[in-house]
Amino acid sequence: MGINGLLQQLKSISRQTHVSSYRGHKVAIDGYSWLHKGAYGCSRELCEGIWVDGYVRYFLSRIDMLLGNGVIPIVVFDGCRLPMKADEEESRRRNRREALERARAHAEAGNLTAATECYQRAVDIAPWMAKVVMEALREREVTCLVAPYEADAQMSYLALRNDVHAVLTEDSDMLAYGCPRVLYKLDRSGTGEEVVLKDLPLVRELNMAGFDHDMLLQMCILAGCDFLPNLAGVGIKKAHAMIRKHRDFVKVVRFLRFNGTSLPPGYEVRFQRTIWLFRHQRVYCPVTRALTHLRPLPPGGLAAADVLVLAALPTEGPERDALPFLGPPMEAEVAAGIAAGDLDPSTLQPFNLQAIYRGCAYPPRHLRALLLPPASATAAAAPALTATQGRASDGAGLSGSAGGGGGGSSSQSQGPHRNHHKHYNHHQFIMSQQPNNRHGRVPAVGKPPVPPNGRIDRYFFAPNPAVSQPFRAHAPPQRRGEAGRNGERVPGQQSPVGSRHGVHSNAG
DNA sequence: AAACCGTATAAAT
DNA sequence: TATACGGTTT
Ligand SMILES: [Mn+2]
Repeated sequence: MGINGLLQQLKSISRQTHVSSYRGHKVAIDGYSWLHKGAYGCSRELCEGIWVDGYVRYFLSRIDMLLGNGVIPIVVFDGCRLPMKADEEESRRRNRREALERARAHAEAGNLTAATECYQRAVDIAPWMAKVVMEALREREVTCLVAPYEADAQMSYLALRNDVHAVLTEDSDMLAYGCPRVLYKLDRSGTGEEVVLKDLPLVRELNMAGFDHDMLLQMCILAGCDFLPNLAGVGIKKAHAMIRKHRDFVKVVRFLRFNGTSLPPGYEVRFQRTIWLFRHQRVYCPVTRALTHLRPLPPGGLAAADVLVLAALPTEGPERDALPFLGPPMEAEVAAGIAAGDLDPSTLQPFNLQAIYRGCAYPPRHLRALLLPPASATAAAAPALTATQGRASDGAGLSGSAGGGGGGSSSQSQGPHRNHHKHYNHHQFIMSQQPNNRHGRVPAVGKPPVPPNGRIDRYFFAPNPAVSQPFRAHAPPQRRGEAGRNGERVPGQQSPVGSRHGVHSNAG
């Protein structure tokens, strides 16, 4: 959803930009936005639990385009669900469920076009799909990182730290997070629309003169965002006008009440927490290999400064220090395991590679040994495998141990529930691992659908020109020569993120 | 008029 | 996620 109507107001400061202008720079990529696009072409298979690699190929083609232009991609995926986003997630989940039922009904009736449309609405982009892409990217030595919570916040963190020069996404939330440079609407040729936060005062559609970031942020929240829906009748224009006039949301709320507007209960508390979420959400620090905040908390904690609504701050109990609305704290080892792609963020358990790659004829080379069912892997072997759970990520920082292939292989037995991910308990104040028997991929339900064209499938890393064809670098004429020829120049200080052998290098 | 709201639709091959 | 469009409200 992003910020309602924000991007339309930024047309005057968004510039057509080709990725080649980022040559030699690290750029953070919103992984889920490409996963979504890539999933449309194979939504039926994904919904029905059939192995496909179409979305992986799509992703790799985009990556190749960047590499061909000398860009150093850092792919960032979403991690655990945020408590404040639970409502939104729940309604999306319901919508997908209903769409899936309609899709199957249409398929049953032989209306394939209608079925496809519903399948497309029903696709759920699950963590295991990110895992598959990450393993494919590992082969190309492209750095990946899974955020503890929102990729938006994680990418903003990298940008604010100067670990990346720009962020590539479709989500207007980035500006609210304070991300200095964002490239939107990237097309296949590598052209997108760049928005630079510093240019904000130059916006023609709105008078942003005298707006500091706090005002911008409150304007965005007022207009409606993922964590707090807008008030009826308030869009971006009114939000802007009200913040311009009253400067902060407490005064806006006071004005609205005075005007006879009734606000939903708890609105101010939610608003305050949303502000903090955009400013201080928990993110992963690749240097310390632990959780930290997008921006450091004020010395003395949130209570020491910036409190517009006192009731938003828990004053006692475990919540007081945990501040779970920023994303519940988690142990460094867990955060590191998630970041490296070893732990499934929806279960906090290692991915079950066997389940994920079931049906894949040509898995990535570096996984083949792991995936080959050891001839001795009888029932007696199962307990031994689960023993690997504890050490999901080794001491070598972000380099994946890929050690978690364990877990039972009885994926047939889990009944016909789809999308019933029992995510961690949102009422927990601290994230901790709870043993369970979840699997990466949900088995197909009901009768197995017939593969299209009577073909089993194509698999990635099968010999196929579409995969191995190198992308030909392309730069529009006017950008030629702008970027220096030192393609290998990397700005900013040295940092583990983005070092070519950082996150995903095979430790050997 | 301007702004907002709901609905429809694209995205990928 | 985004946009486009038609209709309604202020
Ligand atoms: Mn977002």
